[in-house]
Amino acid sequence: MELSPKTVERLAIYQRLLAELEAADVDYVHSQAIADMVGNTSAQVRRDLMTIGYSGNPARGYAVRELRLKIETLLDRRARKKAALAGVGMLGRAILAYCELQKPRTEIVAAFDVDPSKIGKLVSGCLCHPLEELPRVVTEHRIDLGILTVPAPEAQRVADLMLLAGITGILNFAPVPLRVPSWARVEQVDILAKLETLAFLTRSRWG
Amino acid sequence: MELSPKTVERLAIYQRLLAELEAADVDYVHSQAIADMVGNTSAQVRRDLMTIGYSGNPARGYAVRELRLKIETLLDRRARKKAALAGVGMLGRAILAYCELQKPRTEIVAAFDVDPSKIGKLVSGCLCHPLEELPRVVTEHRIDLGILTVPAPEAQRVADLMLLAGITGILNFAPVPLRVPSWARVEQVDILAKLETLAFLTRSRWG
DNA sequence: TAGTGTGAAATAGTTCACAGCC
DNA sequence: GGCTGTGAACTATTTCACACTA
Repeated sequence: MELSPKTVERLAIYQRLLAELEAADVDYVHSQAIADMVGNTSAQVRRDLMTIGYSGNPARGYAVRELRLKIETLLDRRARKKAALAGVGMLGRAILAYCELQKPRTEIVAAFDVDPSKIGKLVSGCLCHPLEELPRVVTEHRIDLGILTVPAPEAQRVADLMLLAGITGILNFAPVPLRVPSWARVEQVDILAKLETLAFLTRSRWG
Repeated sequence: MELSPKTVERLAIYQRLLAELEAADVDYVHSQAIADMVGNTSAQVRRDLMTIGYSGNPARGYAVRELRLKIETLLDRRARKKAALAGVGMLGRAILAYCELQKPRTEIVAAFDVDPSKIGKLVSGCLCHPLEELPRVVTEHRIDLGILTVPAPEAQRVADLMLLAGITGILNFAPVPLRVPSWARVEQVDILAKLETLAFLTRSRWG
């Protein structure tokens, strides 16, 4: 069974929600309820659950615990990987703090920076290494993912370093597109472009 | 002419690129060159430029300065809006710092937080107000956009406050979907979901 | 009888392919 | 001859609609 990127993203969201419901001792839930809480249509939810091969029953809906486990197992098998973060600036630190708090399935095991004053420090439980050590650390920990929060002009260079070290997926926060070989995958998070797009598409109330 | 969200996002990216080319005294550029630098196909670039009604010429390509101005004017007319940021935590500060540095078309004019120790402080040139003042400040500055970097449990409440105050577009970094009326628009930036999706879709090199 | 499973329609977005121009 | 403009084909994703079942 092949899942589309969008479907995977939604599954991750469903799973968070289901964990909450489970904690609240809810046993069964209808697609409509999931849709409401998650903010999309019930048809979409039903289709997503269908594609992962999970069936509900018309009377009660979906079994919360069972479904949560099903999604968890599915994601765990492929998404439980290690990540390295390069660029311990404001944004990098924010992400490290956030991940320490939320403990996502994908764990950040090492941080890298060029600034000597940051090296050797613990940032949100994550040791900061000099950038030159990236290849060694990546190999040692068998790291698959890179989070790029370096300044734009450095992004391509650091990305190349990551790819050479064995990283195959990059989450890029720098506002520059990366050129990568076809076996690698880049997910772009361009906050300013998002903001400008939102601004463009939003109708003002102030005339 | 109606532009799709994706097209708008790409236009913002083209514009950044064109500004760089202009600074480097490049007069003309081919769609292929833009595509290479931006990381998509030349056909797509041509189509995007076509939809905004700009024509190149087969011999030289597109006039850099003229095209940059065209896109800038287009985005400026609808995207030059003011934004307010709620939640001056790590992520909030990172975004404020980033925007101060990059000076996007959309300016962040006020920050809000509940923590008394932050109130009254300047954070990257932006004054931090108590959350209760949001309605007043939003009206006063005629703010259209809200950036939500508060903890997940607060997100909906703060979003409601923003919408009530007159904000019509929200960039939401909290990992919860927001329920908003149909005249409002939410852009979700879920960093952890992105990371997990990337992890899922990436093939490991380490067996 | 409300809610599921799912083929089919609709919509959104991307790429192809080729005529026409410089 | 290489590059643009663009209809048409294609792919991806969402929504509709309805038979079916507990």
